[in-house]
Amino acid sequence: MGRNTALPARLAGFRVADGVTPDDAGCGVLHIDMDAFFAAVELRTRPELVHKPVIVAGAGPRSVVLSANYLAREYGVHSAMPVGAARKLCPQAIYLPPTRGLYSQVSKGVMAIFRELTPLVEPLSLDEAFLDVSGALKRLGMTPVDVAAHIREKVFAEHQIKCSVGVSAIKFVAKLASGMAKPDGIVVVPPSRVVEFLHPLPISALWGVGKRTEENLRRLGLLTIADVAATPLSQLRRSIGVALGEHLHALANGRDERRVVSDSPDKSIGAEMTFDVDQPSDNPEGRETVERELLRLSERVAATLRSKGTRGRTVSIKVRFADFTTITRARTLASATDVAHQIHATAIAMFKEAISGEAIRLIGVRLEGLSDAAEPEQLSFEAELGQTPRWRDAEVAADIARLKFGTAAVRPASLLNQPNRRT
DNA sequence: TCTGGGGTCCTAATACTT
DNA sequence: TCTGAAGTATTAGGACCC
Repeated sequence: MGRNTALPARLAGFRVADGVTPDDAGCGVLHIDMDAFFAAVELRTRPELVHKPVIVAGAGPRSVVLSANYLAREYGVHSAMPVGAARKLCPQAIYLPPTRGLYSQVSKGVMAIFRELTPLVEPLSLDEAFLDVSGALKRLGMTPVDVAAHIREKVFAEHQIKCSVGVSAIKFVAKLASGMAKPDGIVVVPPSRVVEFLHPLPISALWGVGKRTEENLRRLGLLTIADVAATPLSQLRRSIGVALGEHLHALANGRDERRVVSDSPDKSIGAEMTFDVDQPSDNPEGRETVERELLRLSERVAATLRSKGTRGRTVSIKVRFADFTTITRARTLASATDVAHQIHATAIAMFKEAISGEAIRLIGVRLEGLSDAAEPEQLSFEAELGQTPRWRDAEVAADIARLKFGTAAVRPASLLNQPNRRT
């Protein structure tokens, strides 16, 4: 569901088509991206909707589009667009609620196909991944384009999902190429033609250039990747910062040293939710609603930590107010935790210190500074008294009950009268 | 148009340690 | 004992990605 920059006519020669296979020598990096992934998964069980615009989106008044099939995109609908705006553009579309567990399940199956070909698979999200196939070509007896074609066939045969593939020597270019291959295609950019491919593209095609950076670069008179490549590094460093300046200058000149890395550990785990209606924090009911949500989020984060066998030492909360300004507060504990009770207590304390009566739109909880739960832990004062382990035992028992009887089976008393949101 | 939820990374200020 | 410098950790905010 990445940025979908259409393939300009001048680049038609990069596309794999009937009778045309661009030179793929030296192209060891593949970027594979499922086409309209969530919508495509939903359509597998609803073939009658295949020729209609289909949009996957939450049902809440503040939901955004998660995925739209290509028929819906013709009306200007795209992911992350508010549902209200999508309904104005395409009222006749079929709107489907997301089936989250199903997408991870299909994603696992697709990633397994990739791993049959090479161990160097780096998933970026549920629907896309980088593969380094350079070491596997000899063993497989295939060229990079053969591998791309094989993957597309197998993913479609086993999961009825179409995907697009970018083939190049470096990650950034493979990623751009897969965007241009969409829908349902392969684009190959050989090392000798990287500059020719990149330079006419707009600066927004660079990885790391969003709305703000685009504005900054435009102010310098830079409109294309060629412009960025020709700008002295010192000037870029000065105007957009050292790290970003160096990063963009390298990419614009076709340099991307980042390797494909499998199994990179999580750096943080969190959960957040936007209220359907802003919650006033200057009255007890509003504050109670927010604090109950903090408990629910703490439970979710702790359960995720435990299921992944990890713990976090820094608890952070995020509060977005009605005017969309956002603050974060963080507190580092004496030792890492995966206990909801402890996360919640820390989050509540920070929340009470941070707010002074504003209406609240969103609340979030996140754990950072993750470490393996199997690592020996320094005992905190509370743990030494035997309190945290007792809470942990209770929460682990609840995990087991939920696994057996469903997510609604076990909930904290303070959440009992609440509708069963994604706990 | 009115902006979700899951993340990563960078920068700058400040606090702490040596 | 005090002070300053340098290095490291923590905190907050923001931009960006899908």
